Amino acid sequence: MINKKQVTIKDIAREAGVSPALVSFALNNTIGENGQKRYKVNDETASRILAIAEKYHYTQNQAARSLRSRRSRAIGVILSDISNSFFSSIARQIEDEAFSANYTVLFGSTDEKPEKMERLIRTFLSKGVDGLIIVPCEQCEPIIASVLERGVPVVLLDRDIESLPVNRVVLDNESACRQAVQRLVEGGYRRVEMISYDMAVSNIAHREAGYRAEMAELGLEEVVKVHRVSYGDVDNAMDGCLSNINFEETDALIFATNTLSVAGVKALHRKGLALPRKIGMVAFDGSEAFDLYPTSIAYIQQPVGQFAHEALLRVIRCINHPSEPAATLVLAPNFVDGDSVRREE
Amino acid sequence: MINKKQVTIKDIAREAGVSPALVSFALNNTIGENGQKRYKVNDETASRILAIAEKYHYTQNQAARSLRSRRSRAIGVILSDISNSFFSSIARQIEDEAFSANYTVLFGSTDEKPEKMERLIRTFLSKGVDGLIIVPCEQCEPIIASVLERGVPVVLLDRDIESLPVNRVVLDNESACRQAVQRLVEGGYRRVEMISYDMAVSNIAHREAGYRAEMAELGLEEVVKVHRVSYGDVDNAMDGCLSNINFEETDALIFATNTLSVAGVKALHRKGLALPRKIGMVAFDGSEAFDLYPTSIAYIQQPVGQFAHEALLRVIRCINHPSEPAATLVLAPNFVDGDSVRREE
DNA sequence: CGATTAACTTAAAACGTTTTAAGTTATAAC
DNA sequence: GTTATAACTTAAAACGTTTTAAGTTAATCG
Repeated sequence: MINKKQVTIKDIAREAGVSPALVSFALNNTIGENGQKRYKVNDETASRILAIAEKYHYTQNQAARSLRSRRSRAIGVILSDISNSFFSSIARQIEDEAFSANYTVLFGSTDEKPEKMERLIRTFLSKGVDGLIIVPCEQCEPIIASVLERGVPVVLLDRDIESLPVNRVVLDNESACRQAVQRLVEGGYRRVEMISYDMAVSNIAHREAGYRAEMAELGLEEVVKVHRVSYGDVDNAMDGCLSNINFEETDALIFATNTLSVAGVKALHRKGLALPRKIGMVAFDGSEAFDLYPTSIAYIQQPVGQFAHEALLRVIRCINHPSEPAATLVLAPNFVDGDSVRREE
Repeated sequence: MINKKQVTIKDIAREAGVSPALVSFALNNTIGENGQKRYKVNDETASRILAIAEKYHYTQNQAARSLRSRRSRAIGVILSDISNSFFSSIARQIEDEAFSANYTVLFGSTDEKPEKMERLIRTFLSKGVDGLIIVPCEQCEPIIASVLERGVPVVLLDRDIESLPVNRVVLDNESACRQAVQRLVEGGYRRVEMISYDMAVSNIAHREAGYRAEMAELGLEEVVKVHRVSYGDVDNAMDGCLSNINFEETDALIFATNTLSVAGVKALHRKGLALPRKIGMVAFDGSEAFDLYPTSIAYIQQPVGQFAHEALLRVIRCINHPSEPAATLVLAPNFVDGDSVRREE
């Protein structure tokens, strides 16, 4: 910022006829944990100081503040892709809650690439973020491990890295997919297959596991099949994937993520496969795209608000109490019913 | 950040047997504008220093750096709502390009509220951002004026405030809506109305103006009608709005924003008004929601990538050359054709 | 060989805050 | 009227960098 001339604490001190320290005290006289004000400043002096600060539109110089106090009141949030609606909703809510808690947020998108993750973390750390909320991608375990070693507060979001002693907020992915299978089978489908990403991250793994487990439980292990498409051009990949499926046999699909779900419905549509008569399905996450589709689509709803809220809460707690042990929070999914799980005939 | 112990320039200097200043020189020895290195440092010494920095995973303390150099290498981006896909796409691209240009980005959402705008600007300035990209909301002219007064580089995005001498990147909204009217009329519709937000911002105003102008040009001024819904719960507002329209007469609608378009199609759907036989329409911006709709929907496509690219380019230019006069860039919209503008009969 | 210059290096101040430890009052208690 | 206590205030150091001006070499030139 190219300020004409910044108003500093010294200027205010001079005008008020007090020392810079006192100005700092007056300005930061918040209520501490003990319910007491942090400093003792004469009320009359304090309000005089505040008035002068107000008059000159004083704004704190955060650089100086964080240099001295070793706190930046900023947190870094590293997601896969902020233009994906699941993540942008989370981002939005983190932004709001962080703002209320007097933090600012730096966002970064990894595109599932560990190199990008590394660069982002490096940048954010050099900016001095007080903590990080991270959606891990493949092969980023060592990167995150080294962050933890430096003692930086970290909360993993959406995906887990089991080997690390770290805070996490994740969905109960297994139960989510178990339920999806149940509903489809109840609805009259039998040969249920899953379409998933070819990506070694925990949530994908657990979704697959849930699918397999429930299929086994229902005695359908012989028709278990997971198709994996690679991350990138989903629409194309989805067409390729579906063309490998024999829809005379396969009668229902579970999609493992929101992007896959939307791409899946589109591709099924292109193939002329009518839901739910020809094929049943369960999506992951809702989408505007479904609202206008003639068949209402059943989906697994993730508690986006809770994700954001809990992750932020935990990272702030971890900033303030670094010694507390890492904890895991598993959120419950909500199954939203729809006609796409009911074979009519 | 609660570092165990940060590695500083001094530590490196000690180990290399040189002064801290020399380490700083070696670390920042970029190529200046004259094509020369900024400092003269013995190559051999320089690489020794770099090696030591590497060895200890040295990361610059940005707080100290920006305190001293009065540059933060951060820019603030203030949007209406980052969870709106139009803005999240822009955000994503700004993020990427900023990262390559060695800047980090702070995002904030105003929800169209001037108070939030003010708080965000205040926070971002105290964080010392080098410049701001802003999507202005209603009544924020004085806020932005005061920012300009302080000499902070600003680029307005998507919406304009004509009275301010400021850089801007906007769409040619008038021509966009003129074209929408043309296409609908060519397609056989006549009583074209517009659904817009009840919001005093430039892009809305220009969209309405374009609609009116083209209707007049085509001799349809007597059926001109603009319906304005208030910002907030769009779905509800849209139902209310549509219920005031007599669809025996009105035969086509132009929606003034992406949220309105999606809500509009949903509401028309709920009312059982079939596109394009019963009613024609043009949307603003595409949406995933349209991809699965039986009728292909014509829409005005905004050059999202250009918006992001140009805004960032301009704010950086303005940071580096504060004295250059403010410039306006008007981007051309692209009309994406669809069946929703063709009355079949 | 002394002088000039170029190449390299450094000391030290500055950036604006926070925070500690040490004051200075004024008030209350004996 | 001490003295102890509380209430308030301040001086000064520290945070980690950048940058200016000054310093030291080493090389070149006449």
